[in-house]
Order: sequence, then C-alpha cells, then structure tokens
Amino acid sequence: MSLEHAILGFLNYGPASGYDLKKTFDFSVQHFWPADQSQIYRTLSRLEDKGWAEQELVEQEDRPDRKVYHITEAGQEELHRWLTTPLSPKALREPRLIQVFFAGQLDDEEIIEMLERLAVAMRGTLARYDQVPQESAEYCDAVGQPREEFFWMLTLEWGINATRSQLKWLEDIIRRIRNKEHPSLGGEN
Amino acid sequence: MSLEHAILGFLNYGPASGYDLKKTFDFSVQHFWPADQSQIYRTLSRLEDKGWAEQELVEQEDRPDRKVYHITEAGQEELHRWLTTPLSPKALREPRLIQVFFAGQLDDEEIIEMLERLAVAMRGTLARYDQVPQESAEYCDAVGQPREEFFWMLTLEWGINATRSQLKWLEDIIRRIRNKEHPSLGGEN
DNA sequence: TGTTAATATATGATAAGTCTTATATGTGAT
DNA sequence: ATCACATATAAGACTTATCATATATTAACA
Repeated sequence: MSLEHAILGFLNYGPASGYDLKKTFDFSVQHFWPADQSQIYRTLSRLEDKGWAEQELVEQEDRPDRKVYHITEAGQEELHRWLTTPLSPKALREPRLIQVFFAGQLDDEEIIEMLERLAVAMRGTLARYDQVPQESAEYCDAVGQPREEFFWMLTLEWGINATRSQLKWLEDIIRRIRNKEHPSLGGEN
Repeated sequence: MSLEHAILGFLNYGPASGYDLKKTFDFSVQHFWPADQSQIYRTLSRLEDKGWAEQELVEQEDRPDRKVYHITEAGQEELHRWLTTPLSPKALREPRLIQVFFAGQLDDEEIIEMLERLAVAMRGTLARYDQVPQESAEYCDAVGQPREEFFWMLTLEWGINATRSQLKWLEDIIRRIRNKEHPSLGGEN
C-alpha cells in the first residue's frame, strides 16, 4: 500500500505526528497522492502494529498532546524493500480516459466542452505546479537535504512534463474535432 | 464511481453479461482501467438496484445460463450526466511518483536500477499499445461504429503520447544521474 | 480416465479510501 | 462576547477494490 510507504518515507526524514504529516502531504505530494486526514491516523497506528514505527506521547500545556511517531529499523528495512520493488501496473488508473473513451456518445459540442474543461483543469495544474517550489521551499530548508530536494523537484518536473504533453495532445484533438476530422454522430463517415 | 459508468458506457452499445463485460474490459480499457471480475458482477447488481440497468435471464442448454443486462433510460441519462461532469482531481493518483519522491534515500546504483526498471516497464507498455489496435479490431468491427472507434483510438494515442513523453523524461533523468548531476548521498554538493 | 480450459455467476474476507462528525484547547479578530 | 481559526486526534459509516474460493457444465486433450 502506497500511503503506508509514503508515511514511512517522511518519517525517515524525522519524527512526526499525524497532524504534521497531513500538512507535509498537502504541500509536497498532494498533486499526485492526496492523503485523507483520518486515513493518515489509521495508517500510523497500523505502522505501529507492524512494528515499523513507534509512538511517543509529547505532552503540551497550551495545546493538545501530540503523538509523535519515529521510524524503527524494521520500518527502514521495509521502506528500502518497497522503494526497490517494482509497482504492479494494476496500480495505475486514469479515470479521465474513461470519459474520453466514451465521448463518442456525446454530440460534438458536448465533446468540445468536455475536452476544453479538461484543458482548463490541466492549465490550472500547470499554474499550481509553478507555486509548488515556493510552497515547499520552507520544508526543503527545514529538512536541508539537497539530495532529497533534487528528487522532489524531479517529481515536479515529471508532473509538469506529463501535463504539458497531455495538454498539447488535448489541444490537437480539440482542433481535429473542430475541423470535423472525425466521424459524425449517427453518420457513416 | 468510474467502474459503474464504464459499464454503463459499454451497455449503451448493447446488452451484455458480466462475463462479456470482463472480456470487453480486458481488451479495450484494461491499460488504463483494469477491472476485477467479482467487482463487475457486484457493480452490475448495483446498477440494477439503482434502476440504471435491467437483467434478463437467457437460458442456455449447453452452457450455464447468462444474465444479460440492458441499459435503461435512467441509465442513459446518468451516463450522459457523468460524461459531461468534470472529474475531481482527487481521482488522480501516481504511485510511481511516490517512489521517485523518496528515491534520494537510496544509493545511486539502486536509484538507477529503479529508474531503469520503470523505463523497461514503460517500453513494455509502449510495445503492448502496438498490439491493442489488432486486439480491439474485432470488437470495433462488431460494434461497427467509426465514431466510437475514433475515440477509442484517441485513448490509445493519449496513452502512447503520455508514456513516450514520460519515458523520454526518465531517460534524461537516468543520464543526469549517471553523469552525477545530482547531490550525492550524505554529501553537501 | 483424469486434467485442463472455457463458459458463467457469485460470496466471503479483507484492504484501502472517503466523508462526516466528535472532542478538546487556545488565540486573535469583530 | 462570540465567532472563526489553528492545533491535535480519532471513531463510525460507507464505498470501492482485491483476492481467494465455490459452483456447475461442456469440450478438448493426453
């Protein structure tokens, strides 16, 4: 399971509470792996059950007590094992492509609307990617590991690259449909 | 939920049983939406509960009886509604990027191994994409709708385009790491 | 004769993720 | 004085997906 290992990955940088982790997810990997708050807490206790993390209660006076988790040796081994294990292709799902696959059942105007909406969403994604380096700069500084930062930026590059190439393709498709370079609804074209 | 609507999409081409649908999924959308057999059957009965599909028992003498499902008017409306509704960005998950994100925790050899393995998987995906047109030709002929075929081929193009651009990016990264253009483990680079 | 594959459907157990709500405290703004 | 917000954790209900297994029939194959 990916969330388990993503959490182990972050714990390997240093101890953290569920609350910390939620924030970390939201400004680092949120664009390719959004994490639910309650799922983070549940996963943390599962990590403890498996012996991959240990809990430490940190009492606070002005705020609610924190449960800070540390990665264990077994956890580090598991993280390393997972990082060097290929993911099954079943893990990959593209719900947007299902919409494209069945788009022929819509009329041309609706299709163009749908594809334009996809394009708008992608341009939004690209705009958000521009913000990520600023947002995560603080965290990068805190961790202060240039090697880590290199790979974080790689995932950003991946996202930007993938989104750009998909957007280009999308724009081409919209153009082709606008030019009626496709079989029409009910026609034999 | 995407599986529900993907099934509605296929039922909109014509009646089908769970068994038929499993085969249809396996040679059409399997590369971006693998479907579990038992999940297909459960989803079919859910579609019936919701009034989006109707069951018809087709008795057979030499083989087990079939439960053939037809889409209803309500089902067609729901399909249309879904096709024209934007998907939430939460639906998108890239487990591979989690591995890249934490790759800095591996040593350089392991990273290159991991990335090479990703590249091999992607080349395999590209090779499989080449087969899809042949595999689905039979189904396309059966449905005989050139408009549908156009959009099916679009999803293929999308997949090929996305995989190619990601592979190119990956190869560039591997080259950069081989050239030591990244901060080293434990170093201050 | 026994085995495997294809046809056809389905349940049970489990895993993983989402959405809502609850609880408790402190701070700053209106 | 109250309202919203930040800090902090967590359970309940539900949805969706996966994995293993069960059942029943026929045909091909060794």
